[in-house]
Amino acid sequence: MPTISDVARLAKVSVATVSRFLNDSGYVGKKSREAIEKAIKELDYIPSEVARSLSTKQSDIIGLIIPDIKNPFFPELARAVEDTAFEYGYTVILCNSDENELKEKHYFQTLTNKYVAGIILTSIFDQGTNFKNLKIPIVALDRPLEIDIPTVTTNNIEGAKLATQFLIDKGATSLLCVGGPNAIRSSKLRIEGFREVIKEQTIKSYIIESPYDFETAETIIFDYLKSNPSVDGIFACSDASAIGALKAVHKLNMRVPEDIQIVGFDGIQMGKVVSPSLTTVAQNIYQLGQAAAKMLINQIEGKPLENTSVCIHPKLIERETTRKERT
Amino acid sequence: MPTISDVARLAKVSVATVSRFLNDSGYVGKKSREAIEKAIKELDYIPSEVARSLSTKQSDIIGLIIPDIKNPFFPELARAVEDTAFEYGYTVILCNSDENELKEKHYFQTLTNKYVAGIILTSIFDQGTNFKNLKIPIVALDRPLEIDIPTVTTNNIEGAKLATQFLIDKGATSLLCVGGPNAIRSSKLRIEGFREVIKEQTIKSYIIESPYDFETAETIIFDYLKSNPSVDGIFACSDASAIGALKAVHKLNMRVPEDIQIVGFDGIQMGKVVSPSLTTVAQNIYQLGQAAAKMLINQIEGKPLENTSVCIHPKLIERETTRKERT
DNA sequence: TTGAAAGCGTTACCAT
DNA sequence: ATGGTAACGCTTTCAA
Repeated sequence: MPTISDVARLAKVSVATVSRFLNDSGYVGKKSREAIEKAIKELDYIPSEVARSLSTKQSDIIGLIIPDIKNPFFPELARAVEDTAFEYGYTVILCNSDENELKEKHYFQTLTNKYVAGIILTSIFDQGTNFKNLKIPIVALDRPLEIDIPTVTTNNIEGAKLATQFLIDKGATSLLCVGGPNAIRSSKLRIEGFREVIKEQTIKSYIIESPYDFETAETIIFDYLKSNPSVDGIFACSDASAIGALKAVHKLNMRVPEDIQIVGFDGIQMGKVVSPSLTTVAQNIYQLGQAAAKMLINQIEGKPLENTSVCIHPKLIERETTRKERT
Repeated sequence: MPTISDVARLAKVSVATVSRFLNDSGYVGKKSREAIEKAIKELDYIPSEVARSLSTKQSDIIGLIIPDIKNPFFPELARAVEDTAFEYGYTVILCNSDENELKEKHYFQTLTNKYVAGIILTSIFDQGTNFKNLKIPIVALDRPLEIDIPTVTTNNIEGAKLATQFLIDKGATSLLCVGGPNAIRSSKLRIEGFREVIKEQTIKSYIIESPYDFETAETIIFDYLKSNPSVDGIFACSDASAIGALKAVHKLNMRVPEDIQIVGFDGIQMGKVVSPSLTTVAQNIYQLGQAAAKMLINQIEGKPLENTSVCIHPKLIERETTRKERT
């Protein structure tokens, strides 16, 4: 690996000049410029990011910590973040915390230690106290934290209300809400939305908890439905669990949407491909990722934040797991 | 951010001693040890990985470059890699190349510049000439390269043969093979396997190409099937396209497996959850990831490689998209 | 327009 | 057992 001094030597200039050339900072004469260009080409020189980081304490890398790479929502979100970060000249590095507090902390450490420019975090924690008083820009994505850092989320309560009301409008009379892991704030908010709609109604309702994982959700919902066959409407707090629900219902030989209707939450691509296709409360995934990336980059570049918090409206997409006509 | 000299000063020892303490290298007396421990706690000191890397040119970070984070196969694979890397004390950083040669190169650069310990690469390139003469350990995963670097793959030809033969055994007489993007070597091999079985038979067969993406695959297969309704068996070179195929077939009001049978490739979790559940050639995803991680770590740690190349047998999993009885 | 040299936070060698 | 210090590869200030 050639270093900057190799280049300097070959070009017969000083390292300072090469550095100036590299960073477009300060003067460098025409002759030097050419000599340096030639030397760089000849040596196949690439500046060491590590040395650079050590010197500047900066980098153009953004860390994105996601809680579960297997839940298709997060890959889609990651893509959105990546795409917009890329536009602005940043590179994003992904870390999968596996819904595990320790791992999350570990990755957070690792990233800050590597001088990433900033971190986008879809955290599993309520409080996020780990992220107090850090000198590095950070934004919370999708899952609101309770501390005061810039945040981009979907309006979870609104979305849950949309879903619940829709099921009721379509004639469901006995509702099951499948929440996510209890620790996740967005899941709590979705359940809260469900509750708010329910309490104004006189219909039966149940709430259970399940990880956002196809198979586990399927099992849990299967078991539940088996002993509570009267349920005729399911609001799942993620599309992943909704798809699990779909499978569970199939296995029980019930028909969707005739016997039981299902509404998911997230709006992942998969929901369109499943049969019957999934009615869901879609988050604007692209907009979420984009907003988070922009917000972080603004912080990194010292630009003022217009809003410290963005809350995006979800949208109900009617597909085939709910009935067409009112009842 | 406190530095090692802050610690040294507070503990009234030299930086050298602190460094020795930190790395468990060389002597450090009991008193010093205690003083250092105290100082570290007091200052909340965390060593800078960047400075460390600059000095040692090492790190305990493994870079994993995957081609498409939206294809569930790769998240599952990534998890396997992560889990085993973690066991050995390494942290993995993910980069999504988006099936894009430029991005892949870019990430490769970025990672090596950051002094990662090694790179696992599920590349889109045939030749992989970009990765010649590099001083950093590397292993190719899932997608064999044509250059000579350690590789972990599934036996793609064998798997394709398994699938094709199975369809024929189950009575399919007019087969469609849905290949992946042409540039991907594993896809070529799967198509080759398909061809090999077909040429010994006297049945009709077609081959088309589609990205490994649910929706695009669905569209392409839908269009194809519409103008070629005689097809009664599909071998899709990935589960993602198989699931797309399933949807396409549903839309055409054909029944699976009665009118048309489908076999996928990969063995993603999603295949179980879809209805009807997907018959597929399962790769042993966990074993793949584990083998790749171990191989890389062995290289990193200078241990001899037992084999420079691992090829894992796939296994046909019979589920509901193929018929139960022979015809 | 250019170069010398200090500094970034560690490690590792060499003395002591 | 401990400390001084060069070295890692780069940026940046200051002088020239």
